[in-house]
Amino acid sequence: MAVKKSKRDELVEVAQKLFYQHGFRITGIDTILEHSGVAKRTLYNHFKSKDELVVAALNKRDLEFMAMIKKYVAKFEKQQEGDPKYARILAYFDALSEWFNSDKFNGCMFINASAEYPRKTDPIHVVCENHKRLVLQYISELISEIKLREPDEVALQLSLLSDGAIVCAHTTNMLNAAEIAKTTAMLVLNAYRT
Amino acid sequence: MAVKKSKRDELVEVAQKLFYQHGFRITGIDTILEHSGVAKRTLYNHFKSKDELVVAALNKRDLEFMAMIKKYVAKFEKQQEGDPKYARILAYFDALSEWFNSDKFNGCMFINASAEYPRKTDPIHVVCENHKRLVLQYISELISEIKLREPDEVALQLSLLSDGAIVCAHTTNMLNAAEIAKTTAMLVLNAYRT
DNA sequence: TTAAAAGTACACCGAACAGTATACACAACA
DNA sequence: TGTTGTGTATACTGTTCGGTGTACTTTTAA
Repeated sequence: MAVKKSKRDELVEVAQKLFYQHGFRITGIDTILEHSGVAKRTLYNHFKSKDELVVAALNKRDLEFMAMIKKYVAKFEKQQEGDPKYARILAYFDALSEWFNSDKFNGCMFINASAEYPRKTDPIHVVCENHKRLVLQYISELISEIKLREPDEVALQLSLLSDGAIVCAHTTNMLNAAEIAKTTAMLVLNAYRT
Repeated sequence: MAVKKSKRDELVEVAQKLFYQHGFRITGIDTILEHSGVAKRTLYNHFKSKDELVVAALNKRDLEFMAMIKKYVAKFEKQQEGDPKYARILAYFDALSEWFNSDKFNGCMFINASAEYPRKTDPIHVVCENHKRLVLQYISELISEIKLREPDEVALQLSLLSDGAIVCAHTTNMLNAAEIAKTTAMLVLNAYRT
């Protein structure tokens, strides 16, 4: 039985999809209303401005993205060879690959948003910054069981690889970017092994 | 003595700066005209549409970016320690660092453009793809004197690191991203050494 | 000198933009 | 029953958007 969604949730869901697929500034309020079948007044009863809706969409995306990645990591973790301590972090790069090859892939929504809202103090830009921090934290967790010389430094390097792969896959359509990043990641992990 | 610029060049120069600093869709034709002091009719005598101006701005940026990077690489090449064969590629990451810390830094203009024009067939998106390919080729050159087991694979890994650093520096304002990437790069080069 | 090329000013177009006003419908709940 | 909260439709605001039409001026080069 389908859970009845509030109008607010419907708006955020539709907005998130359109923003991700086509961009933020190019997607008008009216387009979102058409796709969601909600009245304009209702939108502005829930959100003070388009920017607020953008923030809500990004926050929703943040939750869904983390859930997706964690699901894939759990799935690919079992398929890793070698030392089981490394299974989770290596599965992360397989998770990226799965994401890149999905038909809806259009880069990282937060990197895209940062490009369209470059002012560092802009609430939208701040949300993106926070998301990236969250991913870094997650990567830290994934390597926490491995005994490494400088775990924080390693996490940063892997996070950088992750972003590089995402951008590469998006702008140059190089869908094997995740595998390349995975290769580098193994190198890094090996180098910092105690 | 200053070289007299054509109106076309003036337009492209102003457009490039505004697009890079604020974004593409947010920057209107009228704003570009105000900043350049050129008549609207003149713009549309040189360009069929705003999109054509965007492409011209990106092509100019492509030239200037490569020139900037090459200049910095030449500068930092001399300051590298260790095997001189590695000097150029390591200088590349110092070049990135210099760029990140300049006051005009606002991420990679081509990554930003890809975000705003996501359609893979869009001429604007294609220009971005070509730029990334050019950078990859340049990285290949930088490592060409080093004897490596799989130079193409290494170039891809380093290019990925480069993009990761750029994005990281832009969205999370982590200005030492280039140093982190450099550390990883040294790891990669070491691993593929013959 | 003269004629073409390039640039200007300015009014204008229809469409889209974010956001508001108003009046009405429907549901829940007390 | 009455009230309150939520959503609806529709029209409208003022502004900006990309782009055009036209008539005039300036520059350039044969």
